Amino acid sequence: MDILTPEYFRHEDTLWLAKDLLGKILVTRFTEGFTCGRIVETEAYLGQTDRACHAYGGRRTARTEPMYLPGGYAYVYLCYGIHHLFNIVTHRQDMPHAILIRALEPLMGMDVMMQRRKKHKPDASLTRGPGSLSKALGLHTRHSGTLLKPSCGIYLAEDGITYPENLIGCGPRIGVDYAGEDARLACRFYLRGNPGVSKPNL
DNA sequence: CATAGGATCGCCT
DNA sequence: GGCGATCCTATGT
Repeated sequence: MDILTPEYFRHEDTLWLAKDLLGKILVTRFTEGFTCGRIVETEAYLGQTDRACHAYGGRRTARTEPMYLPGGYAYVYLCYGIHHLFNIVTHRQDMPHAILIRALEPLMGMDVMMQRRKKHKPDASLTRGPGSLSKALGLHTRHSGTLLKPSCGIYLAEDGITYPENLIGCGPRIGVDYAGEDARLACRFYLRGNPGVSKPNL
C-alpha cells in the first residue's frame, strides 16, 4: 500500500488523472476514527477555459483560491447549502484544474461512516454520490486548501489494482447543464456496473 | 444591502 | 418523477 504524493497530482493532464484515480483509495483520519474507500467515479474540471469549472475565466475568490494551488491540495465547497463536495486540485500552480470525487466503494471504518450518515447498513449507499461520500468520510469545507498527506488527516493511497479498458466508462458530467457546450465534454469516468456509481453506470 | 441559484440528496407520490 | 431542505457565493443596486 503506497501513499500518493503531491507530485502525482501535479500531472498536467487532468483527464488522464481523473481516469487513473479509479481504484485508488481515499483515506481520512479524524477524531472519530479511520475511514477509507476505493474511488469508483470521478469528474475532471479543466480550469479557466471550462465553463463548468468554478475557476472559469480565471475567476478568483476566497472560495476558489485553493484551485490555484499546485496539485495535491483539497478543494471542498458547499453545494445547495447542504453538501460538502470534495475535489482534488491537479496541474501546476495557477492552473486551476480539479477532480471531483463522485463515488467510493466503502472499505474500512464502516461503523464511523454509518454514524456520520445515520444509516444502519454497511452498503454502497454510504458513499454513493459526492455529497454522501464527503459526509461518510467527515470531509467539510473547513478542509478546503488542506494538503493531501497523512499528517493532515486526508490522503490517497494505492494498492496496485488496475482495470481493463472495457470496464471503464466515460461520458458527460452530471448536473452541469448551465455550462453550454462544455456540459457535453466527456470528463466523467466510472467503473461500469459498479454498485457504488451514481446515476448512469453502463 | 438584497437576492438568485447551485458539480445534491432523500423522501414523497 | 417531483420537490423541499439550507446556506454560501457571486452579482447587482
